[in-house]
Amino acid sequence: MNVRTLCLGILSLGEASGYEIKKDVEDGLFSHFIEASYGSIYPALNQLSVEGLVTVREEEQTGKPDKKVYVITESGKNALAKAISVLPAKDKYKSEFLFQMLLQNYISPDVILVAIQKQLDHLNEDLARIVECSQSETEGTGGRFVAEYGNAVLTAGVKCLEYKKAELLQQMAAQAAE
Amino acid sequence: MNVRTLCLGILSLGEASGYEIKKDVEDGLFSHFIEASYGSIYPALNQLSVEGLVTVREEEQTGKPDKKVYVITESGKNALAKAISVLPAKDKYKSEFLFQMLLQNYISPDVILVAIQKQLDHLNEDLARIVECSQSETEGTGGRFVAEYGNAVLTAGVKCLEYKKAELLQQMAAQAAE
DNA sequence: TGACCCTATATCAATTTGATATATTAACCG
DNA sequence: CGGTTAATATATCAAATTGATATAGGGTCA
Repeated sequence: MNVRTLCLGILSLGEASGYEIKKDVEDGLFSHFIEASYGSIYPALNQLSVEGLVTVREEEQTGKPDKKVYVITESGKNALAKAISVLPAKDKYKSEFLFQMLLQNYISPDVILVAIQKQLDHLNEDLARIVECSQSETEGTGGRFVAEYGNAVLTAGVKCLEYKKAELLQQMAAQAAE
Repeated sequence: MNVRTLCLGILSLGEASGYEIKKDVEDGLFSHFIEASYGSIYPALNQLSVEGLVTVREEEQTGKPDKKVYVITESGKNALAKAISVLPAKDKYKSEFLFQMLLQNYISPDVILVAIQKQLDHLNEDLARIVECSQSETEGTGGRFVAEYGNAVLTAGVKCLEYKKAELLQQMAAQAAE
């Protein structure tokens, strides 16, 4: 799936500017399972516009720069429906954190501890964002689905890491006592 | 973190060819949190070789094409230790599956069910691979860490999806009974 | 007034993907 | 025996994407 389909999907939930789409994938409901940068979003919107799958409207704002608001068209909705009716590609998960943990004999316990804590912070931030987004309750069944899935997975990660962190702290204390 | 550091990390666990590195990130201990393609691995190995961080040795094989075996050097180990002692970037997770589920009002229940089943299959395959890799028990503490973390997260995903699947089957049965 | 941050769009070099090409050997089938 | 398919192995490349940077208007706070 490319960024064009991603943009269509987000626009199917309501009109938005490129900047707002970026915000959605950064802080919104999408944030924990979607990644996209300005460098892919803006060209995608231009292309969609040329293809007639979205329309653009320039909007003046008071106190903020002008923005271009994109709206999905009927033909865009059809393209979206077609694109998401195929079996999705396998999830992609990249974790530098786990890479570090696998090679933890190359780094000091202090660094490991800081990395674990940072990972915990990330997971908890994502959890908080999911709770917040599901309270504002915009997307019905689909929104509930991804919120519950994300919650389950992130909570399991937190629980595992809390345990690992406690284990490491014990080991460090034992080492220091020697 | 780039593919060069990834290759150094894998080579720190033992010598390997480009093909074997690709296998590691596809089927091995690394598979559930690392992604890399031939198009990035081979150039990375060449560059590492030029920089003196690895050495190459061509090896003839019986019954198989020749291969180039890469070995990490001392200077390579130093570069690796330095590269993984920085705070790792946030995990990246991309899920077309969740994107589909979020927009499930655009697709039929049949398609949703197939997608959920496929996702379950993927998760169970990853789980089986982790169990298999941790039985062969090569990587000590680091290996145990990533195996347990992966196990926790994937198991939570399976549990959630099994529930969601049962829920959907019930709804479909109720709909059919009308 | 200056420093800094938020909104907003755009661009681009560098990286990475995903697909394809090439070659060797084994294995299976009719 | 010839043909197909699959695994091993390296390499390449167009297309997509990232991550950083540029540009610009406006707000805030000291």
